[in-house]
Amino acid sequence: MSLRQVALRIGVEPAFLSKIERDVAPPPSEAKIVALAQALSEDPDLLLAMAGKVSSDLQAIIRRRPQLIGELLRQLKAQPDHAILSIVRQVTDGDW
Amino acid sequence: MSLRQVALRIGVEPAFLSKIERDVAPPPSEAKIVALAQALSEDPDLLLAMAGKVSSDLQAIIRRRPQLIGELLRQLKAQPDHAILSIVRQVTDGDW
DNA sequence: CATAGTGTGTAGTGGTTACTACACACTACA
DNA sequence: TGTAGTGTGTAGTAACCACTACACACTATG
Repeated sequence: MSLRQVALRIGVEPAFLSKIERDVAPPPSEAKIVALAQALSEDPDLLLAMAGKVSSDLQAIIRRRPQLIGELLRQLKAQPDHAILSIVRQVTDGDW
Repeated sequence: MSLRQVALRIGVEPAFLSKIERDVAPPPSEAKIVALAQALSEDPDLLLAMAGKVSSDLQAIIRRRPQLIGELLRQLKAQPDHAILSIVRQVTDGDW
């Protein structure tokens, strides 16, 4: 897929997308990044992270219980991936 | 403590702080909010949440492992407080 | 009654965000 | 050799962000 085709698909000017690709321009808005992720079949959270952003729905989740989730995240910072994965599984399975 | 005293302490104009208090002006920057929290002995994460923001250090934690933590947070969204608390304790205690 | 301190209204500003618009040079193909 | 399609450089811009500056009206206190 050409740059122009992708640009058309996500609704931006080709020149703009070109600059973003080459890191000449700062990353676009969250909406454009999500559209881009969809066009390229990439993970939106990953692309957003690359752009130095965090999905607004995740931010909303945090804002609902800031202290609680804040504490959790600061603890998870030091934990390895597999530890977090095991928590995810634990919650998925409803093991309480 | 008067509005002026707080304003002086956190380094803004009194008029500006007055507007923020009355929701006439949008909330200030993260830095000012954190300073405000310190001046008032409040939780920064809580004040930031009230301002519709999320602490930049929490955002950084997410950006490091966006898919993993993203999945976790989206699952925790539906969980009650005590469930999250028990995870926090679990991690604190290192029960693996 | 002066004056020190209170909160508030209006106006303005420099910097950033998130783009558009258009022209240009290059390549491939018919 | 034309013309269709490629990426890219320059310029501009409307809207927003995070404030400052200053004047004003009100209240309490000595």
